[in-house]
Amino acid sequence: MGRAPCCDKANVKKGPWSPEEDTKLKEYIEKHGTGGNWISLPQKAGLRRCGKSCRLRWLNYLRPNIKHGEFSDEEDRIICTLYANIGSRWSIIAAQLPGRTDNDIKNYWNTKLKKKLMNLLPQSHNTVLPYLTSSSFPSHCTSYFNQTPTNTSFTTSLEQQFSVPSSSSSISLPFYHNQESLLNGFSSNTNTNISMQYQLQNPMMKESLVMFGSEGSCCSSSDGSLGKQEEIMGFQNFMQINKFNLSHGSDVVDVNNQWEREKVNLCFSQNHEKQITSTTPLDYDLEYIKQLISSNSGSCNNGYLSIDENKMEEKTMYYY
DNA sequence: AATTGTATCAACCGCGACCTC
DNA sequence: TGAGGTCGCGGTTGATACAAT
Repeated sequence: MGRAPCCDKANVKKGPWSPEEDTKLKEYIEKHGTGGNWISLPQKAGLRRCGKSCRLRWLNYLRPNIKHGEFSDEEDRIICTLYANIGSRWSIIAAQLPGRTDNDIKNYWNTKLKKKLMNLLPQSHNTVLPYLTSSSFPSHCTSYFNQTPTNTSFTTSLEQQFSVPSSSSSISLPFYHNQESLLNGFSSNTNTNISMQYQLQNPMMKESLVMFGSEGSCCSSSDGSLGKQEEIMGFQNFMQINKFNLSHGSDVVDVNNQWEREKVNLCFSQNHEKQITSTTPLDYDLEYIKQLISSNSGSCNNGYLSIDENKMEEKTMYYY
């Protein structure tokens, strides 16, 4: 037995919204709010639409303060940072970008940003494990993600980082999965450098060394495309290799593999008081992101409302 | 000018989680 | 406690625009 439909499909209009429908929905919500019930809203508003469709239209297009158009370099940076940490939790990422919707960010990532980054990866990174050696990565690659934001554009900066080939350099890859260093507060000072050899012996890391992206995939899924998890892990590995960092004031917190991080139950109690007073999205520490995840997967009136005042305002607008 | 390929993004769908009774 | 209703999320699809041939 299948799931009961959320609405009478036969009596519901689908496809693009007309300006008249937009006006009806906008006027109704501005006047009455959603009443906490999207399912009954279309009927009350005189719309032949599914409640979910109304909700989506409102959240992604009609609500106030929605930002459309080009993403800034800073937004790119935030998206990349958070994607490396938490994967495709678009709603959480959107919570860090006032005016942007999860749908917007998801589309932007899938259609542009991912490709942008793919093109900037060193060719040697776009290979499967046996071809990935420490000498594949120019040493200057490691410095990019340690940069603080400058006037240089995000991608231009990446291009500069990757544009000069270096055949002889080698890098020592910090192994952030080291539990001791994690439990000691996860500061950059406690990173333990563990050889690439170690990583290759670690099944988890072997997985993560699968290239990030689609070309040259090792056919992890039946259709030859790269699996989602592998893509995220590959990206995390890419970010890790390049020491992509979250800054937290003067502290620098290294990005770590989320899945591993969750296993070791990090403790960041000393940073808790910093959370709400942060002024820039990248000021959140990893524990904070964890909290976002847990609160986000919890109640609908979730924790991320407290993150960003703009978002809170928006949420308040939804429900009045 | 017509056709084909590619990129973009709004919208849909299904699922898991939560809430209420 | 569990069944039904609803919400919100993330993946995917499809229409349209634009570019290339």
